Amino acid sequence: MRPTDFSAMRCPVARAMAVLGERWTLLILGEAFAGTTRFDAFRRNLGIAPNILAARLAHLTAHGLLLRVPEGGRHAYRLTPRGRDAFPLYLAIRDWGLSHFFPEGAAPTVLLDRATGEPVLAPRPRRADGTPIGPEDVVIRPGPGAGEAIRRRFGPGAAHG
Amino acid sequence: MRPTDFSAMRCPVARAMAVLGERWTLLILGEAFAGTTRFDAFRRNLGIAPNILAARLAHLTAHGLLLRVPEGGRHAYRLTPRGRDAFPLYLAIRDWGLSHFFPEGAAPTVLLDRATGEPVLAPRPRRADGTPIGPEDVVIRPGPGAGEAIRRRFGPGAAHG
DNA sequence: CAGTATCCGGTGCGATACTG
DNA sequence: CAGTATCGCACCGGATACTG
Repeated sequence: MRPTDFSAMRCPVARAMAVLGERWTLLILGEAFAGTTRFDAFRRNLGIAPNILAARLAHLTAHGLLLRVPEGGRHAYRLTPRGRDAFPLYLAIRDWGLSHFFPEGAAPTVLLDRATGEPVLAPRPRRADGTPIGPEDVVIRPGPGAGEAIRRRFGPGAAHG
Repeated sequence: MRPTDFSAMRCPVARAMAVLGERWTLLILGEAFAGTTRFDAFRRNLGIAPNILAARLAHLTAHGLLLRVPEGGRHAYRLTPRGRDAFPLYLAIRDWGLSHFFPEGAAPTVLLDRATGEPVLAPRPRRADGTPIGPEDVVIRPGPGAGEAIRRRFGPGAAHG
C-alpha cells in the first residue's frame, strides 16, 4: 500500500519525476541556475521552511544534481553536470508555464542571455529538415521487459514503460 | 499552515508545477501523447488506482490540458492545444531521465518518429549562431512586482519571481 | 466500460524553537 | 549563518467495493 516507486519504473519520465517531482525541487534548482549556493540564500529567496529546504537539498545531493562543498568555513551547494543538464528541461517547463499561465497583467520574471541581452527560450522539437514534430508524430515503443504496471503494447496508444 | 499555493506565484515554473506537479500527471499526459483517450485504457496502461486517475483527469481537464468529449456513448479525453504544447516539456524531461537514470541493463522505451523511424530527442537550447546556452549564460530578472516570498534581486543569483 | 464512494496510511509541507 | 528537532495538518496515493 506504499506509494508506487517511480524510480523503479522503466519510463524515463517516471524516473525523472522521482528526482524532480516534489514541488519545491524545481524552484530550488532554478535558484541554483541563477547562481545561488548558500543555504540561507535559498531559504530567503524562496521563502521555504528550513527543514524542507534541508531535505530537498539532501535529496538533490543524494541524486547527484548538487554537490555540497566546504567553502569559507561554510558549505556551498554547487551544480554537478547532471544538475546542469536539467537546464533545458527547466527552460521547457518555464516556457510552457509562461505561455499558458500568464495572461496579461501578470508580470513574470524574464530570462535573458547574459551576453546578448536577448530573451532565452526553449527550442521546439523539430526534424532535421526543420519541420516541427508533435505528439501525433511519434510512436512510443516499450523496450524489452517493460515494467509490470505499464504493460507491453505497441504502436499508437503504446505504454511508455 | 496550508501548503503554498504555487499557482499564485510569479514564477512560471511554479505555476507549471501547480498543474503538472503531482507524480502521476506527467505519465497520464504521456499516455495521452501516445494516443490513449479512454479511462480504462489509462488505468490499465499505467496501473493507477481509479480514484486517483479520475482526480488527475479532472485536474487536467480543469486546467485545460484535456477535453472530455462524448464519444460512442462513452467519454474520450482529448488533448487540447495547451496539453499538446506540453510535448516539448515532456520530451525534455524524458531525455534527461533517459540520459541520467538508465545506466546499462535497463531497457527503456523508445520514442520514434512515426514518419522517419528516427529516434526523437529534445533539442538543446542554443543561440541564433548555434552556440549552446546553459544556466551560467542567463540572467533571471524579476518583473515589476515580483512575489513576496521570492524577493527582488537582480543579476546573478537573482530570484525567479 | 467508466467511473464514484470510503477508508486509511504515508508523507510533503508549514511553523516554530533550538543549537553550534 | 547553517542547519536540526518537533509537532501537526493537509493531502496524495493505494485498495477495495460499489453503481449505472
